[in-house]
Amino acid sequence: MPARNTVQRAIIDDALRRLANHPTADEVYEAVRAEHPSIGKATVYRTLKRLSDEGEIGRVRINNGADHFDHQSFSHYHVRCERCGRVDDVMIPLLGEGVNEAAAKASGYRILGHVLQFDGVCPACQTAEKNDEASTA
Amino acid sequence: MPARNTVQRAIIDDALRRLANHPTADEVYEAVRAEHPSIGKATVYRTLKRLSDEGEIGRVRINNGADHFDHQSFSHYHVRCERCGRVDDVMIPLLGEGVNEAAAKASGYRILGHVLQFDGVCPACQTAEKNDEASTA
DNA sequence: CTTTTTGCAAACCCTTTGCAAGACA
DNA sequence: TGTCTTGCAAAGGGTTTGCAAAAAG
Repeated sequence: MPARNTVQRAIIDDALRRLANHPTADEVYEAVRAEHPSIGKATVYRTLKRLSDEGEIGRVRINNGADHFDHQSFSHYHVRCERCGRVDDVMIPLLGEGVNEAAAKASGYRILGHVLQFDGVCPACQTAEKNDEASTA
Repeated sequence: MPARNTVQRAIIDDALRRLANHPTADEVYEAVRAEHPSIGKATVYRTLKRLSDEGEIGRVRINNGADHFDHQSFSHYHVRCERCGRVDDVMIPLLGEGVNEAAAKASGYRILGHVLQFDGVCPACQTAEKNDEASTA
């Protein structure tokens, strides 16, 4: 079952790589649709799912709200802005197997992996907050 | 706007504390409904939301699937079983402010917190897997 | 008496799925 | 040809919301 090289797959993969930062499936869909109006939303969702299942791209699952996709497939952490919802990379060293082993010992589970995700306020929204305060005060 | 002490609130809070391990809102609803059939599902969802917003209880947001609630409100980590979906505590030392500061430096965000969550296979499902293998082989 | 909370149903968001038609290998 | 993929629309899971009635303070 090797994946077929369909036109749509190439377009979607391409759009993801062209889009700046961790778009949602819907954002990819909108971008794709701008140039290829006939592509369906389900195709975008399915293709992004396949690409991430194959390890071609990354999927950042967001607590509340839509998943974001990452054209970089290697393992790294992410932050999400509480104000605007944008997602960015956090390039800090990975925690490594040590935490997984500690978690296994503490829980009795066989640990397969972990997710570390940060919540915060992005630079742009920090600026916006300052302006809000200034105009409110 | 202090929360009002409604009968329902007490019942729901109580049900959560009585239920063994990190139930979902729906599981709380089913438990509550068994004894108080007139309580609506929306009330359970709203009340759990209020309780967790107030810090009375914890909310474990699960990537894919329903959130789980935790009668313990202090900060700690969780594992989720990939096979059966159950959620358990992982009592290992918290990562502390160090990672948050590193993430802030690496991303430019003001970091408000992080979520560390493990994926694995719970003890019961490990046993089940062994039985599967034995009967398949 | 004022304001929050309830119960119900409908709405909501994001994602997946059934199906027939079309594209790939 | 045989099978995977597409496009559409509809369904799905989980949670929230609008509303009038009931309850709390």
